[in-house]
Amino acid sequence: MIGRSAYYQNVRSDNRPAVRRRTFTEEARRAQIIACAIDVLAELGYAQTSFARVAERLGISKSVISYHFGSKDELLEQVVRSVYAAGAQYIRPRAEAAGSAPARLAAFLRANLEYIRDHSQQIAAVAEIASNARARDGAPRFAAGPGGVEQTLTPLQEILRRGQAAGDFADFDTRTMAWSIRTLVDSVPRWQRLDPEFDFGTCIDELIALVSRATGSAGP
Amino acid sequence: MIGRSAYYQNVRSDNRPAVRRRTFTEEARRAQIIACAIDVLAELGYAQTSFARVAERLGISKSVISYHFGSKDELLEQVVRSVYAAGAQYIRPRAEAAGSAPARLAAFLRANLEYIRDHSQQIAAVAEIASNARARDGAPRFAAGPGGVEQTLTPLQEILRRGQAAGDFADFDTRTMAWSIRTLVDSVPRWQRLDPEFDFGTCIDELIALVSRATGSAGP
Amino acid sequence: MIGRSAYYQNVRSDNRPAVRRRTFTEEARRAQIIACAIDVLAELGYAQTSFARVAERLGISKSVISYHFGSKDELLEQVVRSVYAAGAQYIRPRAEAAGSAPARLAAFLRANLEYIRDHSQQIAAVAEIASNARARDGAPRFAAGPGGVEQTLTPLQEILRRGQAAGDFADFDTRTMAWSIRTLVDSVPRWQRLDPEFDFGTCIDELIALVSRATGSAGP
Amino acid sequence: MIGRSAYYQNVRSDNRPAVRRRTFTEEARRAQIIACAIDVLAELGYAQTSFARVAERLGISKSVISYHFGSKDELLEQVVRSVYAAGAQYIRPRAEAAGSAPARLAAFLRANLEYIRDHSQQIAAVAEIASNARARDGAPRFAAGPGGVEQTLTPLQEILRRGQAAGDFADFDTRTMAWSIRTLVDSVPRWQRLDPEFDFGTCIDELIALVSRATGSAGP
DNA sequence: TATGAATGAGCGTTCATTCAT
DNA sequence: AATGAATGAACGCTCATTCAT
Repeated sequence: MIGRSAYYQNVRSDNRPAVRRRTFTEEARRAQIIACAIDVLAELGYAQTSFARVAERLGISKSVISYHFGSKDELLEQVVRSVYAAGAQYIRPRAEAAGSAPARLAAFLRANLEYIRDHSQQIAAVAEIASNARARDGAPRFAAGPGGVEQTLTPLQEILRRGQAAGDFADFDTRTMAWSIRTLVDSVPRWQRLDPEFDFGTCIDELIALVSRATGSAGP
Repeated sequence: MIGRSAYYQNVRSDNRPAVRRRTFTEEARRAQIIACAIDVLAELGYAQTSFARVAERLGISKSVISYHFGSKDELLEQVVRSVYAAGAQYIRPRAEAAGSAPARLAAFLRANLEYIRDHSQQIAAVAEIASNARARDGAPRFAAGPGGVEQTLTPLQEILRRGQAAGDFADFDTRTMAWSIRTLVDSVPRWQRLDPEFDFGTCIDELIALVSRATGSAGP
Repeated sequence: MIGRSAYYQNVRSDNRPAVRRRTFTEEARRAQIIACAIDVLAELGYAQTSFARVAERLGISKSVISYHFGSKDELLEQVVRSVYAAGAQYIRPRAEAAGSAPARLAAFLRANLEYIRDHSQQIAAVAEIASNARARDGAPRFAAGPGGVEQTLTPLQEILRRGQAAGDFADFDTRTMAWSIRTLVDSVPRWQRLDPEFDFGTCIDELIALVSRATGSAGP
Repeated sequence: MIGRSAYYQNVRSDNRPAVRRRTFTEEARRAQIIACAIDVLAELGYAQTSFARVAERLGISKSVISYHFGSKDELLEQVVRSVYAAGAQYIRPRAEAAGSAPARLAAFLRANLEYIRDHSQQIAAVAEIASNARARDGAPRFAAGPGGVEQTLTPLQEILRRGQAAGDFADFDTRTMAWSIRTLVDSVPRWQRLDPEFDFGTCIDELIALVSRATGSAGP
């Protein structure tokens, strides 16, 4: 990749980072390809998702994808990044609007689940990547979001710690609780897909109540 | 000349099922291959698991696997079956030893998590298969164990209903709760793999306590 | 977020058929591969004809063939089509030049046999395909040209019926006669290959005379 | 093959040929395998006929076939031989019962077509072998019966020559005529398979009449 | 006489990637 | 900015054959 795209890169002689500046059309193509890759991932799964399949759906040639994304890994990474970014943009303000820790936790859950409900394709696609993408040696990649497990768990842990300090929560291990909450939320798309009886309204209300009880929000 | 099928003399005329008896050697080979496939699945993931890779590790030719299993799907199915069977054998008696619904739920959780702790490879392998194996049209296969979602959720739901009827549990939707418990348990291997701070002892105790609070169990 | 298929912009909204235009190079490669496949089919037979063998002769990698044809069936179909097309182009005008039914039948036979004489490889290749290509369930494919039995027999039958109506032919079953004539013509390449005494000049004259007598033609 | 079956062979120390003497059960097994191979060949075609498929239908193991027939080629050869032998046994006496050449030719045709009608499976199987079996270098094997093209054509040619000498036939090239008659007869099974309108009664009568006219039996 | 076990070559097909244009 | 053409490795799978039992 270095070789041929060196011409288009910002050379390191200035002090800005060597991130390529992208034209508008290029950005549009990338977004189009990412969106289509999400479709395919959600519909057919990781193993059946290939450049050929994505290109075919878009009516373009495979090499366009290679051109815009240096490799399959890079495309997958951009899929994950774009979904996470869009999700955070929706969820964060709604969660931060609430005051007390229990309220904020509930707001976070509700926003998160609403986002999942309205973007099940994207979520399913990321789940496919998270549970499948591996480095050549077999080590997982993107398995806990683009920032790794810390970035995923730490914000939740902080809410939980704050609630415990204020006496709003029971005395549990915050990391276990944080992981559990994340897991429950992330499992919803799969549940929706597998269970014909699934109902999103019930799911949201019940999960919020469940977490509320699990954190001991109402006091003992 | 004799009629068309007159020469076929080995067709079963008795009413016993035509199940092939398996030799000792065959059974041993199959077990060996299944075990090795579990290794590869756990270590390298679904996409990198191939007949060639498994055969190479075993020092045999890959057609040996075809010979014993016939198709990749059949091998994967046997992996799932064998792990589920061994798991059920460990978990069921321990869960059924307990009396009240909350006690039985806790016992079920503990046994399940202990089994996972002691067989993380097998569990990881099944998780790889469950979240990846698809039919040609993209529909999931093995996604919730060999018997589908119901077989996984129904037994849990029954414990929960019994507990609610006895006044031992709060009033929640049993299906959501059953799915949540299953999800939490099944997520543990991934957690263990991703989180360097993970500790199994803490995890077991905390998850049992978490579920106890979430179900609104009356007793300790 | 934009709806599901909004990103697909290359879908045809006009009403022209979505037939891919083929490059000059692609057309050349396809022709080259078809020609080579004909060689291999004629020389080694259907069972020994594989992508690998064809590619090896051409000094290319076998995935080139997959690239241009997509599947083995498609390659074989193109072989059949190309041979039939070239044959019809030679035979039809020569047959239609003649007037009376007996004359037209003789002209058809002569043109057909001349074409076979000058393109024995192609004919042999098509014969290999016709007598071997099967669907997965064993049902024949391409067994009587791309259009099935009717397309092969009907034109002949019409000549025969016309001749009978004009009193130029004896009173025979036109379908049996049409099939017989086709069979005789199609058998010539095999005869040529198997019989060291075979002589094409004799064969053409004798077959025409034979058919003339068999149809009870009045004229010479 | 020499190595391991030497024990069972008649050793060359006596003056009889070194043909193995076969036990009754062995002969039965061979017949059974040949019959089943005929079924498979007729139904699925040459390319889909394998030891595995035949063995599966018989409910025996593949190696039984290898044991009784040293190789696939030998099995195919035995299929051809057995069908030809049975056919000759039916046809020859019926043909030789007739006196004059035209009568004998008609009797031969009728007997041949009747045999085909009543044993279409066997005939189809032989046709599959004849048009497909090749030596490793691509040269056809069994393409004109077990005895080659001479053994197939010569007897017919003799009838034709005798008839010409007696003034019963027109003046045609006997080899072309012999080949044509053989071809017409051999094509009947394929015709039957491909043409839904096919009727065996019509076919027999029409072919006999056709050949009668073609040979000029009735005089000019 | 028959079998189970294994082999290695070969099959058509799919894949991400490269590269000249 | 995009494409068509090609590549070579890998895939699951089938095959006739071998061999010890």
